[in-house]
Amino acid sequence: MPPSKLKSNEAPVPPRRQQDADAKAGSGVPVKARPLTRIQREKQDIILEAALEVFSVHGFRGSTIDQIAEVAGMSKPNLLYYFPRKEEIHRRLMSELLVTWLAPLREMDAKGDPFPEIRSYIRRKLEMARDFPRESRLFANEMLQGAPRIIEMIEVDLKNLVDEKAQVLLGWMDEGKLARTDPYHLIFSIWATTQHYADFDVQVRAVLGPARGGEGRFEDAARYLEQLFLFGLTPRKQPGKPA
Amino acid sequence: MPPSKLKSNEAPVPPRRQQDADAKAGSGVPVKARPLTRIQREKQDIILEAALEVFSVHGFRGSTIDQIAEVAGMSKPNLLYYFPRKEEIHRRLMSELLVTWLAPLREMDAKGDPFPEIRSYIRRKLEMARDFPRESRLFANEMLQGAPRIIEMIEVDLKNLVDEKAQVLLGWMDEGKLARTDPYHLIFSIWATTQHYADFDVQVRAVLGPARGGEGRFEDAARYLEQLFLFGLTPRKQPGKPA
DNA sequence: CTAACATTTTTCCAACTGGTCAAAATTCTT
DNA sequence: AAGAATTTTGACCAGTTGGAAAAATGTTAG
Repeated sequence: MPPSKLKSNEAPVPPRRQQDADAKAGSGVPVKARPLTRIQREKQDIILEAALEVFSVHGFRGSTIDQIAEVAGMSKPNLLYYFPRKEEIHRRLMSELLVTWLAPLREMDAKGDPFPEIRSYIRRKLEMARDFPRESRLFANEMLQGAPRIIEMIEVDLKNLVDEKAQVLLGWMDEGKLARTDPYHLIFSIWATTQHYADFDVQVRAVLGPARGGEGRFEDAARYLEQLFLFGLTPRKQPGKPA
Repeated sequence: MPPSKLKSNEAPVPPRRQQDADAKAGSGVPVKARPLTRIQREKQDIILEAALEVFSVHGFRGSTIDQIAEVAGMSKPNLLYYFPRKEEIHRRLMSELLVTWLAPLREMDAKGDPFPEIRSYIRRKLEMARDFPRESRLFANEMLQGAPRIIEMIEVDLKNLVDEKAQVLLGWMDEGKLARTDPYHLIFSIWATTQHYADFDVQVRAVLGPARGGEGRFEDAARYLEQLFLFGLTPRKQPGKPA
């Protein structure tokens, strides 16, 4: 008996459509894409917010429409009126996420100096971990599962951006302004260290305890990471300690 | 309508027991804990292996007994004969995991010198990410969910170990052998950077592409992390480049 | 060999799941 | 205010899921 790979039973081909929701092909009708009512916009936002709450904790398979509907404060059929299927909600969430998620890296400017640029990149990522932990976990959840629903975005958009920024880093290294090292792993290490504070929040809090695990932990983290990325752990002369 | 916190519907109080599996209280019977047959040991191992495969990808809620049974090559009722409920399998997996998971940190020796010790700690963690990625993801999955099933272990065993090792690091700092910095965040950064290669493996591969995303990526990571933790990103004189 | 025990299979079930549908209620437009 | 369009509800369904019970089939010590 061969181990047999996990079957990916998730999407048995959607059979019908609910009503409109997106363009219908085949007819000469000029695709009357109605502009979304106020209620539609509001409710969709409420649903996406609720879905973020649920998906970010339990992942796609582990979350149910009922759970999302309950958090959103509406009935399941009502929710399904706005998003005809579960996948749709998740897809929307993920594509919106990726844009905001990569924004900090986009801002890293080749024309700036490496240390201010890297330093503020780290700060921005850390702020995102602090202010949008659910988004971070949603992303992490998807990664853990092998990114089945966003793999192309990763392979195209994200890869291109990283390639571009790796070139920027290499440029700085050529100018002697930055230690010569692997730019890709450099970026990975910034992602890892900052997102850790969102994704492993429970662990961080548990280890730091109530005294140091409060909001101050992000400031401590920022200070520590700044030092790590600047000088590493090698001890240096204390500038303000002549004695 | 209050947002209403996610209900934790996971364990409606187990009603009955299957047959033995653990001690029965109340009777004067001397708790005949049978010593586990050969088949029992073998099958349990097969099940745990299969469960690791499944849980590490989909998390607890997202995984089904059927999936695990299929991977394990047995029927669901048969599987339930060995582990009377899903939670049991997960619990076993987690408690075994935590021991091996913390082993590398345990080995960090106060009597050694900081750089060799930290360096080999990083190496060991990186090897674990390479050789036991499923375990890493299982752990990450549990963390993302708020560690509901292992929070006490985190708050006690893990915290104690980290506290102890933080003292070791502080000692080294006092001796001037290690840059003075936050020992807790130092440990976090090692966890984050190393586990990243297991938990975000898809992303790492996608970004590095087929050329650099092969097995060599772990060696590249090791080299990069070594430099990062030793010297950071500040450029230094090239030792072997006098020109 | 066979009774006692261990293992496996078959059948079954109630709750949960993603999703449909028609009717009722509400909101918007004129 | 009325008609049209939108939104919400309630009833329902087929497939899945965790698990129980019991019968059928091995295995093994005496």
